[in-house]
Amino acid sequence: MLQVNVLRNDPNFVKERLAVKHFKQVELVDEIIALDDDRKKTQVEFDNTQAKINAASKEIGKLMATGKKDEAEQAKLEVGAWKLEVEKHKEALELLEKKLTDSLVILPNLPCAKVPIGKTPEENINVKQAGEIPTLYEGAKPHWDLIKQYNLVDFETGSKITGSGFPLYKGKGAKFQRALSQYFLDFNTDAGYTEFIPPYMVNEASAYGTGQLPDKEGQMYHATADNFYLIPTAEVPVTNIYRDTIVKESDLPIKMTAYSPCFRREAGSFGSDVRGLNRVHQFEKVEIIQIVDPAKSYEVLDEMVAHVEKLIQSLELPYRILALCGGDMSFASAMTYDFEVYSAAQQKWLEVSSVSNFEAFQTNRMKCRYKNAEGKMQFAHSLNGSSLALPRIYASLIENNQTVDGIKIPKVLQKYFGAEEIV
RNA sequence: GGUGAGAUGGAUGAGUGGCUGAAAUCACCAGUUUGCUAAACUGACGUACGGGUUAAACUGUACCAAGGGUUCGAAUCCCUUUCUCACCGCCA
Repeated sequence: MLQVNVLRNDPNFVKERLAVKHFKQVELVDEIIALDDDRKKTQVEFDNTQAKINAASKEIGKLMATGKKDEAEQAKLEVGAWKLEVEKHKEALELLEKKLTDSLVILPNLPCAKVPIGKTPEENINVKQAGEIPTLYEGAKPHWDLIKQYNLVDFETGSKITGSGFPLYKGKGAKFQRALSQYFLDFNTDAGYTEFIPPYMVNEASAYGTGQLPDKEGQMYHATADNFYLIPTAEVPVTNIYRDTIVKESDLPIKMTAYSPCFRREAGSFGSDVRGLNRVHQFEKVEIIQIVDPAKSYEVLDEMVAHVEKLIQSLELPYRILALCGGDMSFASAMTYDFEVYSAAQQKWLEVSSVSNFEAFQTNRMKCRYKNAEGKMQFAHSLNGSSLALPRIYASLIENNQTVDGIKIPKVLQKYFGAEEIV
């Protein structure tokens, strides 16, 4: 959530930035400032009345103590009138505060200055492309056929157990999946990230903290009996470790990584890009998260991008890095780089990682603050990225490494998988 | 699921209606001093939203798990909820 002061300081700048994100209700900015003015005014009225009551109550205590009962009774009557007044102010104040946060919560994060202008994915900027796109043998198959051929994933039985989009990995297919997540976690912890195994369901406050609520209500699975949400990414539980906390400056940067299954309803997604492992409701992902000094968050964003790039390179996959344009960025992000790998048989770029700087958008919601050198309290910045999402890596690895005799396993994965190929 | 005990500032922990935004101790920070490490002493030391100021100073209100209630006045009394701990039950 944006801070009201950010809007106050330069409303036109805020509107201009919101337009980059193609946010329609720009007039909200002025409404919010007006609401905040009202709120301040009402608070002064409330505070002043309450102060009178507090002072009078103290006086009454003294009168009682010295036995001046009549005077005390007289004072009580006076206070009674003020109490009615203060009650009115309080109600008005609460109403204004609610309106204010309700509006504030609707505003997406402001894209930073480097964000490309654009509305659709086609307008994302290709920052870098590297790696060899392999030339496959005649008759090479897309991963959904390979999966059948080598008996790696059973979609039909997954559907029987739960529904479509819930894959059942088996045998070598399951082990390959495990090898990937193990390798990713080790790669991250070697780079100084602390590993966590978080809860896979979160409460409302946590979903709100990272911005899934209220924006993406319908995209999460909701266990209504307990009002828990299945996590769409480990970002949610892990970032919320620092909800309502004040961290020490010396603790920054905080670097965390976690493997988790991710659950997404993907309501409204359909079409050819949902085949096989391209888009599923339950998938595995290893996430990296950092909480950092605001002055350094863009430096850290670059560092995280470089980290993910190194990981993808180690898998020997062709990849490209995109700077997302304003219209394609997520609600909470100020700057996002997407990583896509090329899946050679289906001849498609698949998004496998998204690395974002949220600046103070999440930390403001979560009230994650730290004291800077001057002793001033301020919001830390939060960032996260996938390192990496498994299914599409899985798909591209088996497609790109297929031979007529079997699927070759990249070097770095062999010790985790325990073999050099899938036959 | 049952029973019981609890929840106070960074930590420990006192506080059962007004003198408590909160004792004390520890930690942290600043300073003094002994040759370093360390110790001793002195001082400062919660958060949020306001008012005020060039900036401070200063100042109002709220906050003792959360929400409600009683009262002129609540950390303190009452109700509800959540969480923690212990024991029992059930169970991977």
